[in-house]
Amino acid sequence: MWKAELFIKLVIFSITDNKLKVLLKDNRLPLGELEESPSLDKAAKRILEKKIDIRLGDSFLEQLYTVSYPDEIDIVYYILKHSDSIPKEKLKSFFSWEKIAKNIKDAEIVRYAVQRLRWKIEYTNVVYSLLPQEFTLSQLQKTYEAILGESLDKRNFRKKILSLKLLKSTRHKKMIGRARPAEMFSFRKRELTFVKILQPTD
Amino acid sequence: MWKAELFIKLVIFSITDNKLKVLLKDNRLPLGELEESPSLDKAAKRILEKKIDIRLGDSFLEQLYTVSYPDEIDIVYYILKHSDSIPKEKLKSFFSWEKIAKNIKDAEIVRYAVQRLRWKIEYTNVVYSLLPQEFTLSQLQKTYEAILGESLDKRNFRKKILSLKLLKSTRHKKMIGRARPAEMFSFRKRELTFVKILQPTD
DNA sequence: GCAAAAGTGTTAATTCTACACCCATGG
DNA sequence: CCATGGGTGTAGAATTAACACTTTTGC
Repeated sequence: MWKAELFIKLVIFSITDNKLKVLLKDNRLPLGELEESPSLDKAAKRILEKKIDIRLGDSFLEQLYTVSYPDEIDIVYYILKHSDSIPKEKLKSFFSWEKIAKNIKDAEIVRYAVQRLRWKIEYTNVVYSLLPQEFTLSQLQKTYEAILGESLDKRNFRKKILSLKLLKSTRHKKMIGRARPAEMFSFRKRELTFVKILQPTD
Repeated sequence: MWKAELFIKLVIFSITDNKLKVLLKDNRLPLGELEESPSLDKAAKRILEKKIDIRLGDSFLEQLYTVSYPDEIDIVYYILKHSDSIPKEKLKSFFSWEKIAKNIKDAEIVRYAVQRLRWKIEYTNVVYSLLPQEFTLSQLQKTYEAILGESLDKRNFRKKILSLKLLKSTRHKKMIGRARPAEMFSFRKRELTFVKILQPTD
């Protein structure tokens, strides 16, 4: 029986400057050896924390798929990480996904990860993991825009997102410069929640 | 570095008696050793054909995800197979997924595969691989119903499916018993095609 | 002529889209 | 008082959902 070398490969997403970015090391997605481990999820977490030195915290982590090379098999995970929870120094290694998706070897993986992420934000609350505990609707909208790569109508976005009942107001206000203060919201649950297609009529 | 034994595990779907069924061997999903191989997709095809003795043909095959056990790693694929292309003898090993999803060890995998399939039929033409070349709209509807596990309105279903422009009439008629003959259709493409959200206005 | 499955339209409800102005604040 | 970003409503279009009767055929 053939035994390949097994690695966990990570697509670590974060948003800075309103751009969806991915962590690269030497122009490749970071990689870690798979050691004997109770589960692949735990192995991915371990590599993120031990090897890349980023805490998982309440970030979202999910398996993407597995890809084979001549003598190597990579189980790919993607991770969503709020940029405030990443050390400044590390943030320099994050690159706008659109640029890298043309150049690097792992381009196909990155493109697929973005596709998966785009689907996922449509029917879950998964963006919570790219945002701080509290945020304004504008921040949330910019997050969606960065992921989808298109701009959204402010009024329609607010109507839609509020109708999903995933958010609750924190009654706090955020001042940005000298503008009107914005109401702040938080996710009711900071864990993966699927959007109800049929709203419970309350 | 730890090297696990690598297997390909298959969730082979087919529809008989208007039920979505899955192939089991000894109450488990069939398994094959991963040999050195140009790609995982090819390895899955090889195992399907050599080990389980079912031709892939133009059936749909896609990687689902990878799951680890203490000394074994299984890369799971799912396959959609039209029952006419399966030998009668083999069909006896197919079991209604709803029943097995409670009993067998691989239940979680089967449930996830069904979920993936349900999503996939909503926005692609992937059901082509569960149907013969030509079929009636009723057959198509029953296929959807078997997968979704709910019944659909005949008129709405026909309107919707025809508006997607995935089908073309073959101008043939199918007689079933002594009822009115039904018009037969085929898929324009028997390969994965995503549904256009924005219809080209023609 | 009747059993069996095919085929067909309309209406109301809902959701989606496009679109522009006033508000609260700090400087 | 003005620059900045926050906040809000409506009308038309498109989509979805609910619903029942007529047609064609073989026997």
